Amino acid sequence: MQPSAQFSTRQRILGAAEALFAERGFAGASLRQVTAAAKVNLAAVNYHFGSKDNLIEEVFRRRLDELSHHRLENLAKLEATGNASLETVLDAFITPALELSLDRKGGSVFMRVLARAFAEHNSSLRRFLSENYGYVLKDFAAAFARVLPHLDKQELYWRLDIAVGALTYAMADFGVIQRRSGESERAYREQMARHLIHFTAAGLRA
Amino acid sequence: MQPSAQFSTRQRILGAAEALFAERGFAGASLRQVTAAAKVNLAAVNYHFGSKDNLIEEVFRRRLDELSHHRLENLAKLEATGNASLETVLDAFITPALELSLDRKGGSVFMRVLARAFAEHNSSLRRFLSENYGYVLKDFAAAFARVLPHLDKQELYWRLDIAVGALTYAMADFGVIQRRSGESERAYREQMARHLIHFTAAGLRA
DNA sequence: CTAGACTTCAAACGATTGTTTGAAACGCGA
DNA sequence: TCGCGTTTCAAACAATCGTTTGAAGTCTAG
Repeated sequence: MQPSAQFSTRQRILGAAEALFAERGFAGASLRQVTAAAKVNLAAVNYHFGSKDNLIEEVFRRRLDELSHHRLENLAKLEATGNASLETVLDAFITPALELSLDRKGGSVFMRVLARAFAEHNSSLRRFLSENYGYVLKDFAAAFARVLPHLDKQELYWRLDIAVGALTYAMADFGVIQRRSGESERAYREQMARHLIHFTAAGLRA
Repeated sequence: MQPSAQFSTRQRILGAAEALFAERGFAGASLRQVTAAAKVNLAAVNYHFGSKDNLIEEVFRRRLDELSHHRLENLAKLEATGNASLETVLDAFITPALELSLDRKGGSVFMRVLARAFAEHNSSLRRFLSENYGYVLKDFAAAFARVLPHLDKQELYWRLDIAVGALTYAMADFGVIQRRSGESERAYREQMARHLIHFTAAGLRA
C-alpha cells in the first residue's frame, strides 16, 4: 500500500469511472472503457476494488462523504447561531453541492452520476446510499419541519419529495438552459443555485 | 402485415421493453431479456424494429404521440375559452401524464423511461426527442410566458427548467414517498398531481 | 544486496451482447 | 388446395462483457 502509487491508480480509475458513468450510465460504461480512459491495466479495477459494483460504490463514497459532512456542518452552524430559516436551510443543502461542482474538474459530472442513481431501481445501490447517507436527508427533513411548522408531516414529505427532485435534476444539468458565451462556469452555477433556492422555498412555503 | 399478428408481437415487445428499460435502463436491459419477457423469439426485435436503437425510439413514440396530442389539445382548449391561468396551464401539462400513468398497465412505468431519457446524454436519443416532440415544450413555454408576464425571458426559462425537473422526477416516482396501504393507485397519483401543481405554481410565480 | 510484499501486466476464461441467417411455419387470396 | 408474402424459429456470428490467472515488474525494510 504505497500511498503515492495507490493514490494514482485508484484515483485515476475513480475519476474515469465517474466521467463515464455520468455519460453512459453504470451498465453502459464498461470496465475496458474506464481503464482505457484512466490509462491503467484492465485488471487494476478488480485488484483495487474487487468488482465493478464495488467500484460504483466507491465512486459515490469518495464524493458523498465530503458532501454530507459539509451539508450537516452548515446545518449545525445554523442551528447553533439561531439563523435557521427556510432559505438558509436550503442554502445549507445546496451550497456544498454547488462548491463540489465547482471545486474539482470531476465535481460537476458527479452530480450527474448522483442523479442517475435515483433513476436506477438497482436495490443494492439504493440500499448502499440509504444506509450510508440516509441520515443526512433525515436531519434535513427535521430541520425543514422546524422552519415550516404550519405543514403537517404528510404534507411536508410530499413537498420535500418534489423539492429533492427539482434539486437533483437541476444540479445534474439535465435541463435545456445553456451557459451563455460570456458567462463563467462559476457565475452560471451560482445563478442556478440562487434560482433553485428561490423556486424551492416558494414551493415549500406555499 | 396482418393487423392481429403484427399487433400482438410488436405490442408485446414494446410492452416488455418499456418495463425492462424502466427497471434496468436502456443499456442494462438486453434484447434476450426483452424477448423472453414478451414471450417472442429473439430475432423478432430485429425483424420488427430493425435494431435496439429503433426499438427504443418506438417505445417513446408509442406513448409520446398520444401524450403530446392530449397536452396540446388541453392547452388549445384553455386558450380558446380564455381560461388560461398558471394553474390551468400546469394542469393541461400534467393531467395527460397522470391519465397515461393510470390508463394502461404500462403507463406508469413509461414515465420512468421518460425520466431515464433525460439522464442519458445519448445525443441521438436527445435529438430524436427534441426533433419530434420539442414543439410541445415550446408551445407550453409560450403559454407560460403569457400567464407570467412579469417575468423576463431569461428568468422564465430558468424557472421552467427547474419546474420540468420537478415534474419529471415526481411523475417517475423516484422519490421516497410510498403509497399508503389503504390508498388506491389512482388516489395516490391524483394527490401527487395536486401537490405538483401547487408546488410548481408557487415556484414559478414567486 | 536480498527477501518479500505490493502492484502491474498480457492473456485468457466463460458468459452475454446485438445482429444475421436460412429454413420452417403460418395466413390468406386465387 | 395451391402458391406466395409474412412471420417465427433455432442456431450461429463476431464482438464485448466482468472476472481470473500467473508471471513480471516495482518498491521498501532489513
